[in-house]
Amino acid sequence: MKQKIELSPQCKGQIRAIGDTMELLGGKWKIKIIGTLLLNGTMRFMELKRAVEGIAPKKLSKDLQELELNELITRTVKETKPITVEYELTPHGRTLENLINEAMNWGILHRNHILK
Amino acid sequence: MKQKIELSPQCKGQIRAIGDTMELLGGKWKIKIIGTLLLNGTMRFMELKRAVEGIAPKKLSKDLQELELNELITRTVKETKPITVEYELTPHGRTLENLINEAMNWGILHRNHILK
DNA sequence: AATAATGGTTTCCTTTAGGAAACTAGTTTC
DNA sequence: GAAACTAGTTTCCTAAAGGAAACCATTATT
Repeated sequence: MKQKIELSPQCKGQIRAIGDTMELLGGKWKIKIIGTLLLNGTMRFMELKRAVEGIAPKKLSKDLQELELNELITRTVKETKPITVEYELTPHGRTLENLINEAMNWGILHRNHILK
Repeated sequence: MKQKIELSPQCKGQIRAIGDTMELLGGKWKIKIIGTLLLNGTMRFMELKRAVEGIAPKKLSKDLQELELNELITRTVKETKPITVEYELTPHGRTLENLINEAMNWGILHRNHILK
């Protein structure tokens, strides 16, 4: 008879950690927004909208709110002539740098792979 | 007047690479499936179903098909007593190791962060 | 003969994600 | 006074993701 293969608790914890990460960064846009902020530093709403190609203002607004709730970015209203709003990664948000770089590198690697 | 901030083409390419990666690994389960295969090596369908907690057989089947189409895993039918099917990462699939490890590490880091 | 394990598929349903377009409101430039 | 830029919100809609439960065919065990 086949022995039951049960994953170790440690292993299950690791898989759960992957799930936690994907819950925060899943979806089409969030990780792109963070990547853009990593590459450009502080950005305003319209700058982000232009930089993250194809995103609708509603989606950008919603994702920014969720990222702020998760303490990955900050939102700062500047009392300038026309009011402006600045978005910036928090120190915690900046800890995503390695992950984002890996996602970039693998995307390029995969592109080369499918081009044979 | 504010100067127009236009991202460099190189920068846009990097953001697009992130999008490519997320297109393949997006969703709730794919990256967990790959992480499980990384930690355990070759696995059969029911083993995966037990290891990836909560996944429905339909979803597992569908995601495995998509991962196979993208050349990240192989599916091998073994002509054993009751027929068994083995899933395994391809060499290309194994190049996701760094990314998966980063996703694990960050998930743990984030858990510690929100627990203060 | 019944039960359980293999690897799935089928059906039905709900939820979520996401997109297009229009709109708001304040400020500033033409 | 009209147009444009700021940062969004609102409404309406479609498509995709995902879950629950039942089912199927084969083989092996009790």
